Amino acid sequence: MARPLSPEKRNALLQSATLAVAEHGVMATTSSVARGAGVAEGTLFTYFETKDVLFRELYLHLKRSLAQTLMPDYPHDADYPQRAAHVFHRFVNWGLTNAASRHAIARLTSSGLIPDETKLAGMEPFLAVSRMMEDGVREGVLIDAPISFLSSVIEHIADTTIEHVNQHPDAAEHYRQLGFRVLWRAIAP
Amino acid sequence: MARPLSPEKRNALLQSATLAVAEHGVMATTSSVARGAGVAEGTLFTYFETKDVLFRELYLHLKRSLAQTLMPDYPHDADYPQRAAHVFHRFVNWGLTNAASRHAIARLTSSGLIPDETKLAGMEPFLAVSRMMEDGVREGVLIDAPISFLSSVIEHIADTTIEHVNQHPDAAEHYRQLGFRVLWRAIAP
Amino acid sequence: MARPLSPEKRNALLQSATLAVAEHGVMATTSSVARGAGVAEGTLFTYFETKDVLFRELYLHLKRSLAQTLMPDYPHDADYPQRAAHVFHRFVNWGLTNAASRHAIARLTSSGLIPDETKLAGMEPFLAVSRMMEDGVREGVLIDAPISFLSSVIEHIADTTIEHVNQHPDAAEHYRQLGFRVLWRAIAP
Amino acid sequence: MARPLSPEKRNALLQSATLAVAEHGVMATTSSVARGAGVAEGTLFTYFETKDVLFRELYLHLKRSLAQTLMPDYPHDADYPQRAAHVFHRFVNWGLTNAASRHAIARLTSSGLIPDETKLAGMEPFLAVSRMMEDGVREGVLIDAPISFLSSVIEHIADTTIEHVNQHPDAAEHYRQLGFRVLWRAIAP
DNA sequence: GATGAATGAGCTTTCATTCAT
DNA sequence: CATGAATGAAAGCTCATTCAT
Repeated sequence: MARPLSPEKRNALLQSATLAVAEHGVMATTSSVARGAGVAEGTLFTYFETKDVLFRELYLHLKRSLAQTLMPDYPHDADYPQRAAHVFHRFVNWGLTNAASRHAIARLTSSGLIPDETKLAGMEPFLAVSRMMEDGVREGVLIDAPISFLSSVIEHIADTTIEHVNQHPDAAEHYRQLGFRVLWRAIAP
Repeated sequence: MARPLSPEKRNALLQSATLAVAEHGVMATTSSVARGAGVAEGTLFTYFETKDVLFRELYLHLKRSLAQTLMPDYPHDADYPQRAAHVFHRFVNWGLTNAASRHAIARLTSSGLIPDETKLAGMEPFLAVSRMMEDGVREGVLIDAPISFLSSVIEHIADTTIEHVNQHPDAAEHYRQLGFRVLWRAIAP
Repeated sequence: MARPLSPEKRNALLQSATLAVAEHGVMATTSSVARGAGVAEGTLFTYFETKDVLFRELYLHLKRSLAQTLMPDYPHDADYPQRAAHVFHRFVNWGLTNAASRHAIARLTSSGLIPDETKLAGMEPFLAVSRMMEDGVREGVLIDAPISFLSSVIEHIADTTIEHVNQHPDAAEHYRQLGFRVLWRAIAP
Repeated sequence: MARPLSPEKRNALLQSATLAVAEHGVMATTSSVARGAGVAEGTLFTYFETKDVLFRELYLHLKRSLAQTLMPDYPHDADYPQRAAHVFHRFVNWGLTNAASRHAIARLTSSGLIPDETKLAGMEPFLAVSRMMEDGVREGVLIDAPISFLSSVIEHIADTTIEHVNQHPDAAEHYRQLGFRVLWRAIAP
C-alpha cells in the first residue's frame, strides 16, 4: 500500500468507525462505516486492507488519542498523589468527553478481533505513564505490584467513575473525588 | 405431553453457547452452538425463540451460576474483612475455574445485545451480596459509596486478579493476596 | 390409511385450512392449520398424508360444498332463464356467505398444487349443472359452446358480481340483476 | 458512477421472475430467479430490495407490458364493435404469445402479496382502455355498468378464450370468434 | 390415535471484498 | 484513486414431516 492520498479520508473513516463500533460493536458493517465517512464502500479498502485491519488500527488510534490526553501539563514536580490525580482526572475527562471512543475501545478490547500483539502495541503510547508508575513503585509511594496490575486497577476505577458521573451528572464532582480517593487508597501502600 | 422439553438439552445448549460466546462473542453462530450441544440446528429454536433470546438467557444463566458460587458457606459471624475475603476469593475461584463463563459474560455485557432490563434482572441473584455491602456501609466498615460503585470496583479488581493469576499461575497465591489487599484498602474507609 | 376415527377433527382441519388458505394461500403452514383446528401438529398428518394431499382434499371439499349449494330447490319445470337464474343467484349467495371458501378455492386453483386430475374430479359434483347446460345447448336456448366454456363464463361473471356486491353492499340487488342480465345475454343465442 | 445499474440485468431478472412465478407462484425462490437471470444471488437484491418488492414490480411490469400491447393501431374511427374487437383480439393474442406472463399475473394477483395500492397502480396503464369504455357507456353502445365491472367481464372472457384456444389450437379461430361474440353480447345493451 | 419435540433441508437476506468503469 | 455494482459464502430462521412417548 503506497501512502494513501488523503489523510482527511482516513480520519473520517476512523471517526465514523468509532461511532459505528461504539454503537454496534464488531457487528458494525464496513458499508455503514464508509457511509458515515462520506466515501464509497470500496474506498474503505484502499485505506484499510480488511475490516479486521480497520478495527486494529482503530484500536491503536483510540489508545493513542487517549494517551495523548493524559500527559500534557503533567506536573512533574508535584507530589505523587497530585501527579496521580492529574492522570486520573484527565482519564475521566476523556471518557466523559469521548463517550463513543470509550465505548469503542471497550468493545474492541473484548471483541476477540484485537490480537495480543496489537494490544501490546496499544500500550506503547502509555510508556510515560508506565514509567511514572515504575518510579512510584521504586520510591515506595505505590504498592509493589506489576505495572499491568496497577494500570488495570486505575483504568477500571476510572471507568467506574466515568459511568457513575454519566448516570448522575449532578454529582459529577462528588464521584470524581470518590473515584480518586478509592483509587489512591487502592494503590498507595 | 408427547416429549417434554428436555432440561438436559437446554443445558447442553447453554453450555455450548458459553464456549461459543467465550470464543467468538456475539458472532458465534447458532449452528455452531447447536452442533456443540449435539442437537439439530432447528432444535435450538424450540428452546430459544431467537439468537438474541438465547444470549439473554445465557447472560442470566451465567450470572446466576456465579451468584450461586459466591454465597455458600458465607461466614455470617466473622468480621468484615473475612466476610469480604470470602466473597472475593470465591469470585476469583469461579473466574479461574470457569474461564469460558467469565469471558462469555464479559463479551455479552459489552455486546449491546443485553438490554438494561436483562442486566437489571442479572443483578437479582446478587441480592445477598448487595445487602451485605449495604450493611457494611451502614456500619461504617465500608466507604460511603453506592452499591453499584462498590460492586463495580470489587468486580474489576477481582477480574484483574484473575487475569494475573492466569498469566502467572505460579504466583497465584501472591496475586490473590495482592488483589484482596488492594480491594480492601479501596473500599474500607 | 384406516378410516380415521374422528370426522369432527377432519372437518375442523378442513375448516381451519379454508381460513388459512383464504388468508395466506399455499403459504399457509400446516402448523397454523393444526392450531386453528385445535389439534396437534402431528395429528394433521394422520388425517392427510401430506400438505399437498390436504390442499387437494380441501379443494374437492370446497367444490363439493359449493355444488351442494347450487342444486337444492332447483326449479326443474321453470323456463330456462329462471333455471339459470336459480343457479346464478345460488352461486352468488354462496360466494357472499362463504367468502373464505371462495378465496380459498381461487387461491388453490391458481396455486399449481392442484393437478388436472383433481380439478377434473372437482367438476364431478357439478354434473347436474353440466347436464342442464348440455340440455340447454341441445335445445338451442344456450349458445353452441363447450360446457367448459359456458361454465367458465358463468363462474367468472358470478365472481365479478360477488366482488361488486362485496364492495357496494348497498347496491347488492342492483349488481345481482346486472350480473344475471349480462350473463344471460352472454350465453343465450 | 462506477458501474451504473444495468437495465439489461433488471430486465433479465424480471423475465426470469416471470417464468419462475408462472411455474411456482410466490413459492418461486429468489435464488432460482437470480440463476435464471444469470446473475449472482446477491445481485437480485441490488435491483429489488426484497422478494416482495420484486414481485410487486414484476406485477406492474407485466401489467404495463399487457397494456402496451392493447392500444397500438387502435382504430379510433371504426365502429364500436370493431374497436372492442381490436382490444379483445390483442388481449387474446397477448395471452397466447405470453403464456408465462399471463400465468404470472394471475398467480401474483391471487397471491396476497400485491397490496391494493399496487393493484391500483397496475390499472393506470389501462387508462386509454378505460376511457374508451366510459365513452361507450356514455354513448349508449355499452351497457350501463361500472368500468370495473366491464373490465372484469372482458378480462375473464378473454381469459376463457385464451384457455380454450390453448387447449384446442386447431379451433383457434373458432374460439376467438366465439369469445368475442359472447363478450359483445354480454356488454352491448 | 394423539401429541409435540426433533430434525435438517431450504429459504431470504446480509455483507466483506473485488474489480470494471 | 474513487466509485459502487457484482459476487457468493454464510447466517438466522421456518416448516413439513417423523417418531418417541
